[in-house]
Amino acid sequence: MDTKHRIIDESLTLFSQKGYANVYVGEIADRVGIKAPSLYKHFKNKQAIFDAIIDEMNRRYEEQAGALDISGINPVEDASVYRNISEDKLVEIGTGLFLYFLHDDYTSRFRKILTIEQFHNKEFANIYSSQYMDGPIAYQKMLFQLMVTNGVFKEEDVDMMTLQFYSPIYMLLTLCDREPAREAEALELLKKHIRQFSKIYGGTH
Amino acid sequence: MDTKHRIIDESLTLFSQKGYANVYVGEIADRVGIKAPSLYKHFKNKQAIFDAIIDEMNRRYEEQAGALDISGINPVEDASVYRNISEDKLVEIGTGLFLYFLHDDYTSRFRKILTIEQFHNKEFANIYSSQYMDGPIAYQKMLFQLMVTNGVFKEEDVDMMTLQFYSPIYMLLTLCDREPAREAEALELLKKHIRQFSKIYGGTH
DNA sequence: GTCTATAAGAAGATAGAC
DNA sequence: GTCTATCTTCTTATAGAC
Repeated sequence: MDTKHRIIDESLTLFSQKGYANVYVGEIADRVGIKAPSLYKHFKNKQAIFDAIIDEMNRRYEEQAGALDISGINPVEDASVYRNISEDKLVEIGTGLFLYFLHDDYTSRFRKILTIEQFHNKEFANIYSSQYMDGPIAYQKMLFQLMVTNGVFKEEDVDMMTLQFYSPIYMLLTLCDREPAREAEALELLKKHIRQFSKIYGGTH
Repeated sequence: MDTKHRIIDESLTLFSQKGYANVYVGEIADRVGIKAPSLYKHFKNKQAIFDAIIDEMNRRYEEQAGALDISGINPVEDASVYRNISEDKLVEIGTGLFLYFLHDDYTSRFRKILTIEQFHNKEFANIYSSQYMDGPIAYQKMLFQLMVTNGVFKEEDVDMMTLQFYSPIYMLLTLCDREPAREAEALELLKKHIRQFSKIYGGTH
């Protein structure tokens, strides 16, 4: 990785831990192993580093089509997969989504920045909502709609199914961001939740 | 309200919007209507203002016994109330908890501070978890345990019932903190969620 | 592209008059 | 208790040598 990308990488880490204002350019330079003035050969100023992080985030987000295909399944193109989906498969999709969000190198650090900056930056608030609420919920809803249509799940209000399926994933994710030591506990709860969910909404075949 | 409390109040507002580091003592002074040096007659330094906010928060938290009796019901002392609890009553308790958390003057601003500072202050991380996850979940679990015992709810895993009941409340709360304009939407979802939950887990009487 | 030296300015805090 | 003036420190950013 070249110096420019090392600067972005270390800045991302520091911003995600302390927030933009609490990180000094000297600290970034230290981590990279250069002196602060050298940073200015790579970026116009501190804000430009931050902007580069956002650009990189947008690039990756588009690249992975909105982080929605984590399971490797596209519900629109491949609806048949869901016709005979098992409880185990649903657990796999749920934990997969959770662990991807939690551990993806770039995603997890950027989510913390979004969390920290959401109240004084409307752009970040919107990105947060779309990336961790509206987006995943729209995706899950599409998926559950198919499953209800195919008889995998009972005929229930799909919006509520979706909310009840996703909310625990979201809550446990924010828990692990805050207290990484509780990941095992969270994962256990998550699996139990999905099995319980499957039991509740599971169809008749 | 005397000047000292006005300083605390305006600081709380500013810290909750921008985070500690982004708020300058001059800005606090402006809001209060004095000059920055006058602040130092009331507080030793900026950190002391922050500490006073935390003290005040702790005082209020203990005063209301952990924000758990929002419904006005103590499940331990008054278990009989839950013997014939209606779906409407459950909606009332859920939305009451939600609206209290969301709108209580001090609570809501302090929660935003916890959100902003959680990743670089372990004390705040612990307060956040205990106040918005472990605490409410322990309370709800106690409540549901009673309701299962009394036959109001079916015999299901109480931990999962609790997780599935509370997670949407939590998620919608963080949504409204970020986007207050979506409160009506969130409240609608919340009510639908509780009725759906009641339908799923409701007992046989 | 990296360094040392340093400018420029912001922000926290103090001194002392009123 | 509040003010103006000022100090100090910290932080960003630039200048110019190598």
